[in-house]
Amino acid sequence: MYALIDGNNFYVSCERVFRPALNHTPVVVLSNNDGCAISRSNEAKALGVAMGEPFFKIADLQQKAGLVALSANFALYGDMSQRMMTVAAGLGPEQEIYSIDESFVSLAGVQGDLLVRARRMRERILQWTGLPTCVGIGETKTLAKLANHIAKTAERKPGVYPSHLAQVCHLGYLSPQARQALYQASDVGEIWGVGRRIGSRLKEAKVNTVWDFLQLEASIVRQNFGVVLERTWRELHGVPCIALEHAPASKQEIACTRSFGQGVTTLEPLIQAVGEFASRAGEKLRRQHSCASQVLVFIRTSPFREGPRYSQSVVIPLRRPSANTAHLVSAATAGLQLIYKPGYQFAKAGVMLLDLSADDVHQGELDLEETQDAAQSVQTPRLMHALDTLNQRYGRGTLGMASTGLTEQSRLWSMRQERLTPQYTTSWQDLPIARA
DNA sequence: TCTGGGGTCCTAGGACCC
DNA sequence: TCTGGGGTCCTAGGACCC
Repeated sequence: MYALIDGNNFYVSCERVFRPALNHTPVVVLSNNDGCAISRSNEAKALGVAMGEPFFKIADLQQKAGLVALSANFALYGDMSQRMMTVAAGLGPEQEIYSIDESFVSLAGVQGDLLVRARRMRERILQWTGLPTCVGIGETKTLAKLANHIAKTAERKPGVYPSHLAQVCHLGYLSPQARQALYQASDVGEIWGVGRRIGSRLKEAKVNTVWDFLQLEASIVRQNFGVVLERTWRELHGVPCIALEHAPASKQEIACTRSFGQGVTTLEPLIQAVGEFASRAGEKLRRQHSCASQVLVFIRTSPFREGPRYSQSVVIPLRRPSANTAHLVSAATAGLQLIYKPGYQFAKAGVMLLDLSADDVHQGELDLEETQDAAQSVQTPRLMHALDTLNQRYGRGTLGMASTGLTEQSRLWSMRQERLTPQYTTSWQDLPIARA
């Protein structure tokens, strides 16, 4: 048995902890660059704001409907997330942190009434962190996900599901008849693993609900939709196929990409941007104690704008695996020079580190051609460590490699505060804390 | 004017080999 | 009408997740 604990409208809820005046108000939190809405309060959803909707399309709702728009503050959300996860972990012996606002907890061997325990844990999270959550419980992770959807929907849209399932829904406590009714009331697109594409293909085949999907033959699902969806089908039938993953595996690739506030036409600001992205990707790389063997850099024009289109990427192999910012930056900028073409309005760029390996594998692997750099290389890990520590302590961009050129151009991709609803532009650190 | 930023896994098809 | 038959490795692209 698994539980899925999920924060409601997570980023918005985090903001509301520090600004209780925003309760019962339509609120959205915007992505980097204030580009689009990535978290919406129930009131904002009721206004018709879609997930990922561009801000310029909903900006008028600030005047018309009192919508409040906030720039994302990921440092705050990460901190709130940790507190929520710590409390949630108490529900069972093992926890998998699945995303910033969701965790699975294994309930194997847990004694007593699971529903009561889950309700109590939910209350505790609310009390200790101020964050509202919903809990779904089922025999597999996919069923726990579905149960969580039911718990959330029963609370937000009364009438769709029985009201006693709101906030906490335990499928294992329901009769087969009650489960069938729930599955018949659930859209097939709500299944974890069924996205837009597969959802519409299923509907073409008259598979509209979770119940319809369960009636298919496993072999038909496999044949038409592949092994991944067949696994989902089995999970919905109560057969566990997806294990809990504690100790999250280290990343197989690391990316740092940003859209720019305005189009960029010249090479110089792109070099600075790409240098900065490579540095940040390097920090993530060192945090998980890995080295990269290849650096990918890409630039592209906006797919939404008129004008000539251009999108290109290149992979630069490193002479040997490295986690050294200097190596990463010079590979990224060299790659950029290869793919850059004048005459375009670039809207986005990024750096990805590929072919990662554990960094201890390469200790003492200096080859002859590099011996003149040996003294320097020995110093490198300490230098990189100092770099990371300083940047962590004093903020991004405190210290960087000379070639990256700091500060000036970071305006290109930094958040644009002027877009926010004006009375809400104060930093959260300056606000009184409503709940400790 | 203004459209996020990460990730994972699977599959099809091409290149190459014997 | 027929065009050998497999393997393996790599890459691009599609699909999904939050």
